[in-house]
Amino acid sequence: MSLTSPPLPSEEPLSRSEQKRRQILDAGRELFMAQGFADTSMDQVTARSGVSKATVYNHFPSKEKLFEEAVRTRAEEVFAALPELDADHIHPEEMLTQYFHALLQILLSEDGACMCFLLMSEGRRFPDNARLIYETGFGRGLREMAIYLTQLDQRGILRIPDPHWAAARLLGLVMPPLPMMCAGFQPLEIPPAEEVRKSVRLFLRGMDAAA
Amino acid sequence: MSLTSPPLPSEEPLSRSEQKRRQILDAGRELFMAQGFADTSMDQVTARSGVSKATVYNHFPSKEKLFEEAVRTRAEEVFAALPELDADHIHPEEMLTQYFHALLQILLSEDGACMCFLLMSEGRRFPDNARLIYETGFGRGLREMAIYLTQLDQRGILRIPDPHWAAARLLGLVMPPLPMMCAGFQPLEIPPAEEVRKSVRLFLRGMDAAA
DNA sequence: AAATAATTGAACTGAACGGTTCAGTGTCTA
DNA sequence: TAGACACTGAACCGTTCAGTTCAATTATTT
Repeated sequence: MSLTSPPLPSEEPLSRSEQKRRQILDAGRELFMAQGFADTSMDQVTARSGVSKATVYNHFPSKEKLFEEAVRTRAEEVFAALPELDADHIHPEEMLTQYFHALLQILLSEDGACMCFLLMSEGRRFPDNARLIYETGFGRGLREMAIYLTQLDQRGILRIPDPHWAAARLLGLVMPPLPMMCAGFQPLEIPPAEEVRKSVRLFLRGMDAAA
Repeated sequence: MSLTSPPLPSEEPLSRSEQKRRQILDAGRELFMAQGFADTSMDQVTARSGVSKATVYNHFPSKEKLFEEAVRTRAEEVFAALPELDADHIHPEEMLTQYFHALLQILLSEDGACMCFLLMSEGRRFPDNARLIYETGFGRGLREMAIYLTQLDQRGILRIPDPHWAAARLLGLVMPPLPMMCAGFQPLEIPPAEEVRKSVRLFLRGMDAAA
């Protein structure tokens, strides 16, 4: 089996064909993220990728398929930078502050905002894709947060009867208003960690007083 | 000045021309709300309005102008049903529960969800329009809520040092996750008032414990 | 070196769309 | 009844766009 080892990264500098494919994917990513699906033409992708149109269609059967692959892979990259939630060695206030501060940095970064925008605006045209973006971002965040809150409850650190409900509340509480982001406001600035901490403390106090 | 009294509502059954205009506007509303801007063609609007294409363009100079007027008027109608915030005669927990329950009913109704979706998806193409939708909905809600919280603070009912911050937090806390709505999930069901009350109490306790 | 596969550029297809034009028709008013 | 005006319907224009075709060229494999 002395194959040419096709999809291994950090191997020899990529086959020619694979190189072209990457160029197309990159061009598509940039354009789709910046302009959305409808306002991006395949001629633009062609021009930007530095590749002929025929080659584009050699690698991707349709505009939709290119969009799906381009955006999917990017979503994973964007949301990869979330810290681990550790219920054992870090104080909840500190842990949650760090976590959500990191989340806000992602969501309010240029790419993160574009990702949100894409999720919102193309959700009807690409329901599968939108679900996928949602799952790799918000969905995963919500799940991990619920697990974390469950652990806090089990360890007796906090009394949280319904972790999934609490996770959803907490996420909404800390997030900047998404409608604002989409309503073409000036790019929202990332709040300082102390601002995030205020929200986290509001949540912790609210949960604590309920016990 | 014995004019024919053109724009007075609930007057004689509308001039012929005005009638056509309404038909076009209604057709545009339904189609734009259901499909968004890009996926709605003027031929569709023409067909649905039961009017000739030339007449459409007699009343509206362009697709964009039609979209703007159709959506703007609808936004006002949709968000008109929010209750007044009364800091003097109703207990805050009760008042906020009622308010947000009404808000959720609006946002999760078919038209409300479409409105949100439109705000999100066309924000880049129609920044002015998106701002307007935002203002008549979330913006107004946030402002009124901040005023209400300020009153609570002034009357010594609650200690709220930063009402605008608190209003934004509260809104996010109570709202269902907007990304979920846009990610093509099954239509989210309206939570019962008691569910909303739980969120409100979480907020009130969190603010109260901070005093 | 020969054979095979991938790429190119450029022209092309067919369909959809926004918007216009116009001759003819119905409708309201003076 | 006559004229002003809005409406009709259908053809039409120019453009954009996704996707195709193909002969010529370049790279890769054997």
